[in-house]
Amino acid sequence: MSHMGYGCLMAVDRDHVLRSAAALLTRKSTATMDEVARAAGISRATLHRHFAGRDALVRALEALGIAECEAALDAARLDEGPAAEAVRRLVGAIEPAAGLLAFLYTENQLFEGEGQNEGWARIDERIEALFRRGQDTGEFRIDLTPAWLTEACYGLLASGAWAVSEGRVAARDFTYMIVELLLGGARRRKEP
Amino acid sequence: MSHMGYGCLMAVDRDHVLRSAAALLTRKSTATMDEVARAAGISRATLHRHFAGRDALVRALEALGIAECEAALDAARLDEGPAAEAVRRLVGAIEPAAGLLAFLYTENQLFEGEGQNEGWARIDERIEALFRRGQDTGEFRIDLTPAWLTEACYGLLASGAWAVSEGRVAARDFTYMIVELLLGGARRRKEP
DNA sequence: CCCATGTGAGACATGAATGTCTCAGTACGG
DNA sequence: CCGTACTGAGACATTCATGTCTCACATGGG
Repeated sequence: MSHMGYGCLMAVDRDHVLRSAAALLTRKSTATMDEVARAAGISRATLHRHFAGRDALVRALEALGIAECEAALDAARLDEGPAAEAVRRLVGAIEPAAGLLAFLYTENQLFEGEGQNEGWARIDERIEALFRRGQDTGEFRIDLTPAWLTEACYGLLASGAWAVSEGRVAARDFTYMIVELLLGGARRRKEP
Repeated sequence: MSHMGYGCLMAVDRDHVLRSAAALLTRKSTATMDEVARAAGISRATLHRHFAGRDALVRALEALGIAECEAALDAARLDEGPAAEAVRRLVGAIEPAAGLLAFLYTENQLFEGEGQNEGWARIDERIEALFRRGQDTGEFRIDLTPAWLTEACYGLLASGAWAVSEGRVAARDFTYMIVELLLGGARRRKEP
């Protein structure tokens, strides 16, 4: 395919490899580079040509997760309409990336050391702002901090992805169950 | 200390090592056997005298986690009083073990293969029964399955432990925040 | 005092995953 | 048809955690 290299096909293949790796590592976070390569249908050598090493692969996965999160945040238009509806849109938009998020969430070695990607901070801030907005408009209760609601959102996303992959809950109920639990806990209630 | 061996001191030391390992692995799940040993204040050789290998250590941790969970389940008296109060007692009782639970929850290699410990099934069943009871008495909504509520409970416990260890939420709020979110989502509400 | 037990320190071999390299086969464009 | 570019297969060295071993030291009881 000569010299069309970096603009077109390489990018496509790289993205395919990345998504295969995400799908595999979601299920088996200790998978070998060889397993990752086979899952993507390529050889270990080619995998190393795309990603210098396992570390680079995980970093690329992190970048992908951040990009998908931010795309979901944009698509959910968090500033519009009631905060509860925005939360619903957000979870729905982020659902396809939940497995990848769950993997990254448990890959705590990403966060040791000061070199942690600032993308997470940006995402945290946007989600926290959403919950804060809901509190300001009186939709959400104020005794649960935005930071905790954000953290719980990640946790429920991860639990949901794991539960679906184990067959404990139906995939079609994913968004509904997470949103109902999250909003049920966040919303103000007229009577206890 | 001659031949008092297995009944007394060995057990105490073993338990101390186990708890040190739990505390360390909660923060860094990839810690080396050497790091685990140093965290417990013993040498790697002595650690290997207690636990044949890393696998045996993780299995022992799993057994400890199961034992603590079941102790918490017993202490919470899930059959007594309103289901919501039972959930509150359960989360409070399980809080000290939340870090260990979070580690075991993400150690998904425990669940690959058919040799998974049946203790988890027993615990799942008891928690699910609690949520089912709440649904039967009309306290909890029925559109969220007991299996999902149980899964979400684990996820929130893990998220809470992680958030506390990161300083994102205060340790004293741990139980409150988890219970309010879980119950807020589980409870039936008179008006949407 | 002497012996037994447990311990720490360290050497050593092993196995697995990783990273690097070469080489042959293939596909595509010129 | 030829040459370039990419790929897969495999060999190879390296690194690291692990598991096993020996030996010296300390403690505590007989």
